[in-house]
Amino acid sequence: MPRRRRGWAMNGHHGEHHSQHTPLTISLLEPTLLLLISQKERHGYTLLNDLEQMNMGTIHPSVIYRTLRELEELCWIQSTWEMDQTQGPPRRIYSLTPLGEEALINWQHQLELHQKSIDQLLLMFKSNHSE
Amino acid sequence: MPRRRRGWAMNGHHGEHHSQHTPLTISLLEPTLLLLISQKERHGYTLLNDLEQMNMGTIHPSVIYRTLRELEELCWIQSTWEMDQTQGPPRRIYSLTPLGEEALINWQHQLELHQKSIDQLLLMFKSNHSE
DNA sequence: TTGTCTATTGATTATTAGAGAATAGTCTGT
DNA sequence: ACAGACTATTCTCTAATAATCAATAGACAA
Repeated sequence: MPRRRRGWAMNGHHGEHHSQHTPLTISLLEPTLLLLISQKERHGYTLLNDLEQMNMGTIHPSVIYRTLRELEELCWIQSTWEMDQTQGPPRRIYSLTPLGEEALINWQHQLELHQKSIDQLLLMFKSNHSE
Repeated sequence: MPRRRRGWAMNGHHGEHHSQHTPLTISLLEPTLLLLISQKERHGYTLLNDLEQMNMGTIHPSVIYRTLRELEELCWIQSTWEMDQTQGPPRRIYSLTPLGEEALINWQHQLELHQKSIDQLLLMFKSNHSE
């Protein structure tokens, strides 16, 4: 999982088949976490897998845990320790707060706008090709 | 133009009508610049306006100029000084290199993938609402 | 008790974004 | 010729974020 820097869009054109992630993916991390948590309470460790099973490659655990803590500082999610014997140490269970639900709605709007921007860009690409 | 920090998606829900930009917008800056330059040679100062006239709010000039220099370091674009009497100091005219054209094609693929991710997220939003 | 898997945290570094000021050429009006 | 406005680019500094790596720790099996 190397650090991506400016120009990353040019790497990975010799058979990078195993899941990668890009700055674009990272930009969707926050809303994706909120969305997953809004569906049902989750803890960080399962979110690692959940994210991988969606499109978004392998994101470093510390990035995910940090983001979760930051979302909690914003009071968008809240956590409790689950001591139920699972198969490991106690885990922090996150759930969405009312404020988080609001935030999620704003995210939806932002993503719709972003989607339009990308559509527009991709159209420009096509008209470029047809010249 | 304040610095956006974690949680920015929650700001601006009391009538922010004048063009803003978000980290999402910034993530499209690089490919947009390449695309605009691929259409025709341009210099930084016009790109400021071009970007504004597309969807992407007001981005601080220093961000755009820096990005252009970095793209030039990558040899994706190249520049010459245009001394033609315009109405100001000489300006740096950027054009796309062959490497830049390759990069642009990779960007197109990345954006298509990104678009799918967002579509998927927005679908999840909708099925959340209908529950 | 050693090792493996589950689970989270913290320290440190690298990279990027943004504010703001500095520099400079051109043009218009006085 | 000088001031002020507009065009055009660069540079420095700070704030914020991403990534790596190491540390901690419980549960369980050999």
